[in-house]
Amino acid sequence: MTATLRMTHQREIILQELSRCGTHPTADDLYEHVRKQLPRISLATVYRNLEILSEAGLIKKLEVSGRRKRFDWDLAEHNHISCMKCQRVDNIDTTAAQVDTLSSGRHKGYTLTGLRIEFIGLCPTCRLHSEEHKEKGEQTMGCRKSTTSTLGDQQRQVLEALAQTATPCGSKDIAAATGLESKQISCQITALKKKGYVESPARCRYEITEQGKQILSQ
Amino acid sequence: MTATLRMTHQREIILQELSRCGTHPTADDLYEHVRKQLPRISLATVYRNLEILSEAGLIKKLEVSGRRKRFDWDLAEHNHISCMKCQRVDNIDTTAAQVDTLSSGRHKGYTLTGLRIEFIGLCPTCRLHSEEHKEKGEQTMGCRKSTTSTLGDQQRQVLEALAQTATPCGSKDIAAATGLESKQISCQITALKKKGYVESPARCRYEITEQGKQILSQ
DNA sequence: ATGTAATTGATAACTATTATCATGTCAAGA
DNA sequence: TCTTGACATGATAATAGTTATCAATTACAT
Repeated sequence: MTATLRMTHQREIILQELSRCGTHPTADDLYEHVRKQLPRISLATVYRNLEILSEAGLIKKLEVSGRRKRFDWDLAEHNHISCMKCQRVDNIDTTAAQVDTLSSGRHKGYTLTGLRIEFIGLCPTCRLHSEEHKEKGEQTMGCRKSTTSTLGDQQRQVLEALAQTATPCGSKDIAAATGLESKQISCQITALKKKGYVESPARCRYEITEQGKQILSQ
Repeated sequence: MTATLRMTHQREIILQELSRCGTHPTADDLYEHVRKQLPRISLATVYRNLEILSEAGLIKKLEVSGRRKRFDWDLAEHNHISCMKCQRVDNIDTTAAQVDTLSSGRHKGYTLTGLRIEFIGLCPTCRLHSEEHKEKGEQTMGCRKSTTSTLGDQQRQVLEALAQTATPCGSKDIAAATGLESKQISCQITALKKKGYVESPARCRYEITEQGKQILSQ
């Protein structure tokens, strides 16, 4: 395991593409899009980074059925609905109450740590074009949603630590304050900067922005 | 596509092993067990038959997360709970009411055709041996359950047709009576014989047993 | 500005599954 | 009971999706 996560150009573009498309792309989907900006990027780099970034809590790895893994920029807890035909995956809102009804209590001696709900159906597009497009209908990654993404747990922790201190601080200070592994700090900070919640008045010094304070108070 | 499904020795043993183990084995799990009775069987045969048998409705293919497909002898509608650590899969009971709450209404314009609920947790064994077995804990297919399996749709149809006629009849008659593709009849009959719901008084002649009448009236 | 651990691109390796094909076998009808 | 041809099998190659390897490059704390 590494001690520090770096925000490389490749990583930045991958995050950017994932945030731009409102969908739940596979590694390969993203590769095709990232390639337009970084023609020399390797598919392995995309796979590697999606794995690393999801472990670091910057993005989410989806556990939906099907052979290919999918990734999600939206860190908020939510379930999914997928199309039988084109495999496209969309978000659904299941209220906490509904989920609680199902997950309350222990089952078969298991200690419950999660619940995965996946609706299966035919998406509007596939229903219409029901005859024509045979199996070819793999989703095109359009920009359907201007994602207002939620903070990940670690991002929130970092932001809270920055809110506490008056003076701009370095990543070591943040590591100490949050108790987080220093490995992920700098990467989280870069992500927070991109979102506009953090700024850097001097090299390696960071402070929270007004926008950052606002999102914390929500 | 084939016109008739045959009940080969390999298919019989695969079904037998799947019915004996109360678990939800992968193709490879089953291969290892079937091999004890048929040392010359090919892994491809196991994969092929699991696919064919699930298409014919004799068994069920599970769509749980994780990379490997799993199969189920129990044809009744039910959901699953899987262990984060050893990937083992068990059944859970979710009442129709609970599921209805979740699945009622349309979502995002999708036409709903299914709902998949998967609980994630740590199974009792993994919780206990939490430190020792590292990743090696892939389930051993024990005989934990004496499965009283439910009839598949097609099996029920065949059985109902047999219940209607007084005299033992051949598979063509059954095909005509049920309107099912003749392809699956003989295979379904063999399965029903194994379950004790059908018997054959003469070659290629079949009739329903007392037990068979009983299960129909449930 | 610098040293070094983290990351990259290229590619081999890997896991799970499906396809191919020559050979063998099941089962409906005679 | 025998025949016959469609169906199934075993061995193995091929495929899809992902992960591992490694020499060369690069981001970043100091």
